Amino acid sequence: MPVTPTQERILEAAQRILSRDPGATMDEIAAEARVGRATVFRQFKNRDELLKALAHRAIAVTDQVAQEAAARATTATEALRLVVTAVLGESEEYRFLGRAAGLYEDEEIVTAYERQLKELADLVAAAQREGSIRMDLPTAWVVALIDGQIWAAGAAIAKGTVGLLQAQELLWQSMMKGVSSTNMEVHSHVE
Amino acid sequence: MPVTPTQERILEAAQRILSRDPGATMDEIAAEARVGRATVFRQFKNRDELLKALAHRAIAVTDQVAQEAAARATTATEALRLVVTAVLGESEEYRFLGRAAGLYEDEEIVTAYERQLKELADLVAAAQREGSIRMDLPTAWVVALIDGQIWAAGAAIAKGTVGLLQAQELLWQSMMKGVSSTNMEVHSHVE
DNA sequence: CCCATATGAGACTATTTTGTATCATTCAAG
DNA sequence: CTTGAATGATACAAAATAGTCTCATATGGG
Repeated sequence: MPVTPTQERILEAAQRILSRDPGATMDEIAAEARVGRATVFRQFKNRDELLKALAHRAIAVTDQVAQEAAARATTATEALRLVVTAVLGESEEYRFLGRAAGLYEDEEIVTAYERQLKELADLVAAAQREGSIRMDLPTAWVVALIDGQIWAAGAAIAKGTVGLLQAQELLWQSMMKGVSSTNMEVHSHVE
Repeated sequence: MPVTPTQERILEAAQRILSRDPGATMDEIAAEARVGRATVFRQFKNRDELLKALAHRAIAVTDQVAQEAAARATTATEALRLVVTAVLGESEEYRFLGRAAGLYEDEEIVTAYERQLKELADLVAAAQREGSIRMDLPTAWVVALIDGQIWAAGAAIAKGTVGLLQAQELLWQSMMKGVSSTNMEVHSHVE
């Protein structure tokens, strides 16, 4: 699916606006793209098509980023670290898609998203087998945790409390070793 | 602000529906509450008022839950743990408010929300001074991390991958000590 | 310069949703 | 039993938005 410059422009604008306000109108999207509203409808048949194009774009970008990162690693653990930090850079802008309605009717999008989740789960499981991640933690839990931390880091970056580079550093460290001081025992029981 | 049973019904229904679909219509909310649409408008002047009432409710519930949790703790660290696990139970249902537009015009809501964030930050900072959380981590980062992990845990619970009790257990463990195997990482000291 | 194509602007329609108003009904208190 | 208050249902007006269409304009290639 080749994407013309105009389409690219609209997609980028839509991503910017919708990540802030998932209910933004086509008019607002067109304005953000500095393009006539009619042009948006010329390039994308309707709102659903635009959202689907954004979803495909998010999947493709994530695939590429993850693939490039994984290619530079020799172990699953290292691959996981690279993928997580790489994805951090572009995850926040696509999160709104998770709650966009009509997308779950598109078979292709659904299967691609599930494949990505499975690839991440496989990577985590491999890291667990390598011994870097505790075997007694449910893989799904670790995946959820990664998701949450990427989201949190993205929000923190957006708010300006930390920079991107610092967040990438802190993210892996916090995820792997936690936030506790190393000389303290962690209790989980109530007194 | 006393809340009549009818208002309570509508608020609960709105919370259920809106947490799934932030763009749900007043009609859908009324149907979920098994109440006439006109009654919704009788109880809440308009959509914005309903959302603001939900926000006030979320703030009050969080305050109460956090206060009860904190009252049972003797140290800031323990208070933080109790608050985090307690809030986990009800955070997911109010998350949609974060992206609801017109709320940021209500001064009272904004200040209350900022106060809650500051209280959490104070708790984290106190835990850092107590020595349970690393001093070299930015407090704001730890706060963001907590937020992200609560979100992730809520999502995992909703998806059914873990139960609430297991999530509360895993959440604190993962946050404090991370997911890495203790015998693997280089400069990590075992308890 | 000429032409094909894409665009911007805006009119227009259809649909959805919000918010108001009306009226008959229910139901509980007196 | 009577009355008043709240409700459900529905009709209605007003606003917002999606999607279509037309036309004038611009622009880049031949």
